[in-house]
This record gives sequence, C-alpha cells and structure tokens, in this order.
Amino acid sequence: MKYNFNEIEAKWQKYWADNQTFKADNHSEKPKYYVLDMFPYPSGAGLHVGHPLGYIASDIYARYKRHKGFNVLHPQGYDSFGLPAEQYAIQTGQHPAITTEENIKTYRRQLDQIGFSFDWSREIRTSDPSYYKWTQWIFIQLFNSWYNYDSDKAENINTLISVFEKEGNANVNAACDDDVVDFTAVEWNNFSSEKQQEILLQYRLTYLAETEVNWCPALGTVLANDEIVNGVSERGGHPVVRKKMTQWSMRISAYAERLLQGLEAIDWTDSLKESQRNWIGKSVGASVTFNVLPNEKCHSEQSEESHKISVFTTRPDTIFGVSFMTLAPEHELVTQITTDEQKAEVEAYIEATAKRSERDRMADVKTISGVFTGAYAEHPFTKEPIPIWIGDYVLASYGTGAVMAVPCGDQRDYDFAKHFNIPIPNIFEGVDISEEAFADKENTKITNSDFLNGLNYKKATKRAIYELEQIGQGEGKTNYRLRDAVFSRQRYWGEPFPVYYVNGMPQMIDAKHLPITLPEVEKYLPTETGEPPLGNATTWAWDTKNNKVVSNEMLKQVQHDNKSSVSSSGVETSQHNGVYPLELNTMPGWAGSSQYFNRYMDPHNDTEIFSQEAVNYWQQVDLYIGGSEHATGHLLYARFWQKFMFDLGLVPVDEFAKKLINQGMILGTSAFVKRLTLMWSNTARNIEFEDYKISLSKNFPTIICSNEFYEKNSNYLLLVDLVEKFNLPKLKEFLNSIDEDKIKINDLAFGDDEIHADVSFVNSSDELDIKAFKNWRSEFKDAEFITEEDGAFKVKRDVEKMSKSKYNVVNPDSICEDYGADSLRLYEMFLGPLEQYKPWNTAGITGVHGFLKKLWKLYVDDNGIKVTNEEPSQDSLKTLHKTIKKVEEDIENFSFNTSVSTFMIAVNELTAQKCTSRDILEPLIVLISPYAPHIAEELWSQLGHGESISTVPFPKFEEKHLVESSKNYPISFNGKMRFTLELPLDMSKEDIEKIVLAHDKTQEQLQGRTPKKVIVVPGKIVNIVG
RNA sequence: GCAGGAAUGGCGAAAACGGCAAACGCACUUGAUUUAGAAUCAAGAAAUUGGGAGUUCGAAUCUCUCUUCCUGUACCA
Repeated sequence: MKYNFNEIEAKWQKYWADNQTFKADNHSEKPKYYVLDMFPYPSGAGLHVGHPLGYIASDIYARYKRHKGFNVLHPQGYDSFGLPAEQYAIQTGQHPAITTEENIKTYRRQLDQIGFSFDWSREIRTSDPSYYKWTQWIFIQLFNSWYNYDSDKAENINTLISVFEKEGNANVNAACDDDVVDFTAVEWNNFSSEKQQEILLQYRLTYLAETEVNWCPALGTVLANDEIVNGVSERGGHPVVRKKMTQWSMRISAYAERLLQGLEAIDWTDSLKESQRNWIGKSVGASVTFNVLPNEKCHSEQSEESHKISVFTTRPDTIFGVSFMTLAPEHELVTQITTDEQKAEVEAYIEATAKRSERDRMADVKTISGVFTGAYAEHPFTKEPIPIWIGDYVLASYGTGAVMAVPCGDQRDYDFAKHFNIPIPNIFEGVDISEEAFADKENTKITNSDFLNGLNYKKATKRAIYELEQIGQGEGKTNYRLRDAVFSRQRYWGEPFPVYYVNGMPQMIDAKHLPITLPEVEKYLPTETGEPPLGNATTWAWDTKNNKVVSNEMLKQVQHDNKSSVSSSGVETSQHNGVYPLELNTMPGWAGSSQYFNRYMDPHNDTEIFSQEAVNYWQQVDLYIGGSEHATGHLLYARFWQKFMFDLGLVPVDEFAKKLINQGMILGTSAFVKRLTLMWSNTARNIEFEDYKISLSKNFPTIICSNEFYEKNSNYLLLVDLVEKFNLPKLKEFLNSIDEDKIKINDLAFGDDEIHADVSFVNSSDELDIKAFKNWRSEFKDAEFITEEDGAFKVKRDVEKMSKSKYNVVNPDSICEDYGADSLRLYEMFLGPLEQYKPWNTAGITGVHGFLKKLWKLYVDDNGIKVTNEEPSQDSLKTLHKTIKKVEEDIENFSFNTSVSTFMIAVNELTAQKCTSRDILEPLIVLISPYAPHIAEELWSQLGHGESISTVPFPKFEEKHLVESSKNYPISFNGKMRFTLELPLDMSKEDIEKIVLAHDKTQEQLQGRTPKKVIVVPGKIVNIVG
C-alpha cells in the first residue's frame, strides 16, 4: 500500500467536519485552554505559504493540549472590514460585501486543506451585523463612561453628572480635555442642555474633537502618514494638505499608566513590550511656568496677567542652567509676544516650517534652525531675563510645545545655543562642557545653582520641584506620549456609528435597536462636497419615534416645512418630526479586532456581548500567535478595551492574552533575469549623434542573459562578440542596421536591467524554463536568450518579502496537491525557529515528504499494516522515550523545528532497528499527530482504532528506558577532543583518570610529556592539560 | 539618534547547564536499480561558529570591544 496523501487528507478533513471533532464546549470537566491566532483579513490574492506559519504552530499547540487532556478553544474568523475591498469596489462598482464573501470562501477552502483543528462553529466576521452590533454596543458604553483618576477606573457618566450637580467640577480628578473650564454646581444647573452635553463630551471616553488629518483633495480622502511620500500621495502623487476635521477620538490616554503597568503581568515578547513602553512614552519630571516679561507687544497694563509659558521638563534639577527658551513655531503665544522688530523674520520662519511635512522635520536632524522672538521670559528664581526663541526642533504635539533650554545638559539645546551664540552656563561640578552637553544623570553634582548646589540628580530634582511649588510656578508632573486615538474613518466599508445628531450634539441610539447596519450606496467615493461615502446613502437618517433608519427624504421634508437648513457639516438646526441625520463616518479597522477574542467565547449570543458564564469559564486567551507588526496598533487598543470592559465588570481579567508569540515572516526567494541594455563604451566621440543614439536604443531587441554568464563576461565582451558566440538573429539584424559613419559598432557594449521572473518557471537548480518565460508576457515573446556554456539558463536568486509584485509567491494549494498538507505543515515548521524570518525554498520540502513516506513504510507494506504485538527491543524503547522527552520539551518551548528533526531521527532509527512493535509505533504516531494529523489519523485507524486520534492521551515519558550504564567519554587534550573512550558511568573520578592516562592513545598524544593537570567531569568529559 | 533582535558549511539550521561544533534536511559526488526521467536504496565529500581581546582546564555559549544586517521608532524636552 502506497502513502496516498491526497486521498488520506481529503478523507480525514471530511471526517473532522462531519463529526465536529474540534468543537469546543463551554462546559467541561477538563481544564480549559484557549489558543488564538490573529485572524486574517481575507484579501483577494488568497493565502501564500507565508500566511499559515503561525496557524500551523498554534494548531500543533492546540492539538497537543487536547492530547494532554485540555478542553481546547481554538477558533478562527475574519477581520473582514477593510480598505482593499473598498478600493476594489471603487474601481469596479462591486459591493465590498460580495468580494469579501468570495475571498472568505477562498480562504476557508485553503485553510481547510491544511487540516487545521479550528472550531468553525464559532466563526466570526467583523463585517457581519450580528458581530458589529457588539462593536457598536461597546462604543456606546465608552460614550457613557468617564475616567475617574481617584478610583482609577472608568465609571458611568451619571456619576459625573451627579457630582457636577452637587459641587461643580472643581474637585473632579478625571481624564479630560486640556481646555475644560471650571464651573460651580449652580452654573452647571443653569447651563443649557447643549452646553451640558458639550462639557460632558470633554470627559467621555469617546468624544468628538477637531483633529488634524492629511487630506488629499484629488483623491477625496484622508491619508495615513505612510501613504504620503515627499508631501504628495503615494498613489498618484497628488498634493496633500493638513485639514481640521471633527472626528471621534478614544481617550486611551486615560489608561496610559495601567497599560504600562499591565505589561509586567503578561508573558509577551520583550521586544513587543518594549515597543508598547516606548509608545506609551512615560516621562517623569515637572511642569514649570515662566512669566513673559512685558515688551511693546504685550504690556502688563494690556491684560491683568502677563503671558505665561508652561513647559515640561524631565530635568527640573537643571533649572539654573536655563539660558533660553524655545517654542514650537506653531505655539499659540508666538504671535502674541513677538516684537515688531522680529516680526518679519519670525513670520517667514513659521511659513517655511509649515511647508515642511512632519516627516521632513523628523528626518532632518542635522540642520539647526530657529529665530529669536524679541521677547524675554523671567527666570522663576534668579529673575534674570531669558530670551525666547522659536525652533522647529520643538514639536507642537508633544508636551506643551515649549521647552526650557538647558544647553549644558541637553545636546539639542547645546547645538542650538552654539549655533546662535547663546551663552552656555555650566551648572555641573567638575564637568567639561566645551565640546558637548553632559546628560548623565548618575554622576551629576549641581553647582552655580543657589539652593541646589552640591546636590545629586535625585535630591536636586526633589528640591527644585518643592521650591517651584512654594512660589506657585511649577509642580511635579508625569507626561505620556500616548495620544488619544482617532476613531473616525472617512470610509464606506467599516462599522457605522450608532450615532445621530440633534442640534450638532451627538446622541447614542439605544442599544436595543442595534445593529445599525451599513446602508447601501451608489458610489463608494466621498461625496462631491467632501463628505464621507455614507453621505451618498439615501436611506441614512434616524427616526427617533419609530427607532429605525429612514430615508433622507424625511429630513428634507422637515427642512422644507420649517425652512430650516442643513449646514455643511450635516447638522440640523430645527426638527419637528424626530428624524435626525446619522453619523457619516465609519469605525477604523481596529474597532472590530479589539473585542473579537472575547466574542469567540460565546459567538452566537444575541442578547449580550457574551454570557458571564462563558467569559468566566474561558477567562482570557492563554496563547496568542500573530505578527509583531501589530505591536502598537491592535495589541495596544485591544488591551485598552479589555481594561475598559474590566472596569465595567464585563470580563474577569484586565489583560486579554496571557502569553503572546510573534511568528516571523516567511520570505520569498525571487528569481531575476538580466535584460540587456544598449551602452556605449566610448561616449565622448559620439556626442553629436545623440538623437541617433536614442533612436537606436528604441530598436534594441529584447535579449535575456543568463546570470553567471553575465557576471563573468559583462566587463570584457562587446555586443559584436555576443553575435559571434550565440545564435541571436535579431541582434545581428540590429547591428547590421547601424550606420557606421555615426556609431562605431565596436563601441557598443551592454548593461543590464534586472527583472523579476516568476519563480514557478525556475527549477531547484536555478534554471529557467525559457519556453514558459516567453509565453509569460508578450514583451518576451520574441526575446533572444544568452545561456551558459552548457546551454542552461541560470537566474539570479535573492531573498525578498513574499509578494505578488515580486513574482515570488508560492501558493499552498499546489504544495498540498503535490506533497500533501502534512508535508506542508512539517516543512513550515522545519524551516527554522518560529519567531525568525526565513526564506522559503520549495525544493527542500522533499526532505520532510520523504520522511512521511518512510514513516508510512514503518507501519505499512505491500500487504497492508505490518505492526505486530511483538515485545519491543531495548533500543526501540530507548528511541521512543527519548523522542517523547524531546518532543514534549520542544512543544512547551515552541521549538517546533527541532521536534521535526527528532521525528526524523526516531523514524531513521526505528527503520534501522526493523521495529514493528505496536508498543512503540502506537505512541509514536500520537507524538506525530499534532504535526501531521492526517497521516496520524489514517495509521491510527489502520491500527484498529475506531475513534479519532485527536484526544488520545499523550505518551508518558519513562526515564528508566534511557538509563545508561556507560558513557562514551570524549578525551580532550588542551580542550581539543582527540578520541573517545567507553567507560562505566559509576566509575570514580580517580579511576577514570588512571585508566585514561594509562591508555595507549593518551601516551601517543602526550609524546612523553607529563600532564600538568587532568580535569575529569564524570558523565561529561575528560580534559588533559599539558 | 534611540530601542529590540541577529550573525555557525553552498542553503535552512542544531548544539538547556560553558564540556565531542555542524545533529536533521536541502543541494553536491559516486554507485545500484530503471528504456529514460522521476522515485528508491547504498556509500561519500566538505566546512572551525562576523572581526579582535578577555575570563576558563575547556567558549558558538560568559564579559568587553568593533563590524555588518534586520525590525520598530519619537528631534519626546
């Protein structure tokens, strides 16, 4: 019987589906284990071999845990909202729901053929209304919440309202906007409803705010930072402008400290935690207020108070080293304090800065620029005047957009001071600052600083803050870089907000009317007036009387009747029939992915997001596998939502994933061919015939050159030589057509263009299938080829990211067809460590495929199963048990590549031992089954078992089979191994030394010398020195 | 710039604790089988762990230093 993998795999995939083998139950006596993959976006291109890497690893772990007696939850679904489907819809008019559905079908087929043990009964799709109903629901909860720093958690907005009603907002310690105004209880109670709503928006965990976006008028859309290259759009190269837009934001900054602290408790990779720490960007220091000295622009009489500049510093201990201040050019005070004399210069500088993109400003660290405003601030302690400058090294978006510059202690301040000849007072004892700033906190001793003299960094910081507080010009402060997250997208294919507007104020639709489903539109582009695509919808208004989405006609009717109008922002001024406009933005990609892991626990619940019973049983994800590119996006936002839901008492733990592993990327091995280009070896002589040269270049035939030949000969050969060596009629014709009066044929050389060839045309020896290449594209149809001496055509190979545009994509479908899913699974694991980046090379799969055939032959011969009830040999037992030990350790350490090697060794050994014993071969196939489940099921059933192998207990390791009585000692001389010697393990150190020294080979090595020292490590090694 | 990670044969890699470097596989060579190829079987060759120093009886592994590469990023006060 042959190993017919196609038949076997189809059979067992059907069996698993028919029997719902991997359906997880929410009730079980077994301990639970939750293994999750980051769910895929179903793209039109389908899966390539890089995609399933993490899924295979998690599947092995899930299957292993089932063998270990766990009730395993291993679900899968689709992050099915997203841009590519929308882009496709814009181009073709095809509804994104339709293309998404098609793509999901392809994904499902591809995933099924790899044999994953997913519980498909729990599948979720973020674009499914029954799912995004709950995304909308969470949004409403966020809207109805505020963050109380006193209790350090989110609370219902009603608790805030009752505080306002009783005592105003003076004592409220909340996460809120920077510009909240103080009010008393009386004032609050007298505010209009609109005013109250406006104030509450400043406290809610999701709120409307004016946000600057990159607006591309030509594309009619907002672009992400990385979609902009050199100030123009990546697609099409259209200009991009900064534009303010009212958008929903998430007050994630309220959770900054908890997100930071929470990292301590979770088992995620260090690099990932580090990224999140940097992203949160906590810095501890002080805020210091500087008073601006009056000048002709800002007289003290003009306003009661002089202008104040607030700065944040991590080094309040260096306050006596301040010799100037720098404001960001965008800082609001700049225009108010600049003197008339400096006005022109300052304005020119601001204008120049505005033209530079944030990217430009960041990339260009070398150039120092800035302008003096003419104004001075007063040092809080010395009362000395401090010049105020503006400079683009200060960013408006961080801290207060202003810094107190301490050139002796900060390199950027130092460079700035040097450049503009500003004094650099030294406040560090015994430190030379003539060359560079001194930023070392550890060895600081402050001097020239009044009350700080002689103190170290820690003490001086404390004292400085204390003194600042005494004079009311500062306090200790912690700053976070983490900014609130914009939650609106001007897109069609995303979750609609459950929001309508009354008099410009957002209102939540009652949760019982959810989901608010995405309306149909004619066109997926923004409207002509620049509104998001939902502005094209004709049925997109909320009827508050009937609680349903109704036609926009209902809005117009009222307008007409009441002669009211819709402002450009879609805000009604007057309503009588209770119909209001709905929000036109949709939610971003991370909305749906921030709660899906919990929804899997109870995916079909229609009355609540998940039952408490389900979430208390499954708790949290035990193992999460996915790409590291989500470090500061999905993985941070999801932690934020989890903490929020924890505050609401919805989930029992405030971190959603206990352990997280990043799988590395599988890279493609691209193939390149050289296309020859026409070149002149002697340009000077031909300069007058430039036009002729250009026309010649146009007629140059397509010639494709083999890589090795090119590398060896391109420096020596001329074009004419090629014609002599190879049969190249088109080139010959071309050379014959040249007017030798204008161009000397002997001046013609060749260069090259490297072009990608599709990897499917290339065999494992890097030889190109010329015929297939010619048929590939019309431009190569008549190409001529220069081969190696032996007639073969060799391509150049290079490792790059696997991508369609590089023609290096390998499809798992063909691999499964040619070698089977078990081979694919084993090979993906065999390539190398899970977290590492590694190139794919299909040729190597024959190794693991050969292993599976060998494994098969261990159980089956021409007459069927050949396993016997024979007593196993000691050797076979030893092989089995060392395999059990190693494989178990490997799986626990996620070292899947080494366990594949271990299986190979085991099968090689058992084959050599001619082992047919059931006592060996049954446990062996259980060991292999998480990796190669199809062949394992088949052999298991052929061994006579009626049930699936999937929950058969994992074999137990028994030490006794590995106990050895002797050890083959390596005998080394000065650390270099020279020979080995078999000695009993229980032999004493002294005896070993005696026997080794007496040995012939030892004497041979020593050649009469007496060893200085003999190191004997029992059970390990003998080392003779001398 | 900063942070995190990496560097071992022609290629992917292996080597908890410092103790036989290169297991396992690809590719390669030779032979057997075969009409040929594929497949299979048997045999075989190669390479000193990025460079330099140190600790040690002994270093891929620990320390210092330099180089190169990858990933992330924020001129973050």
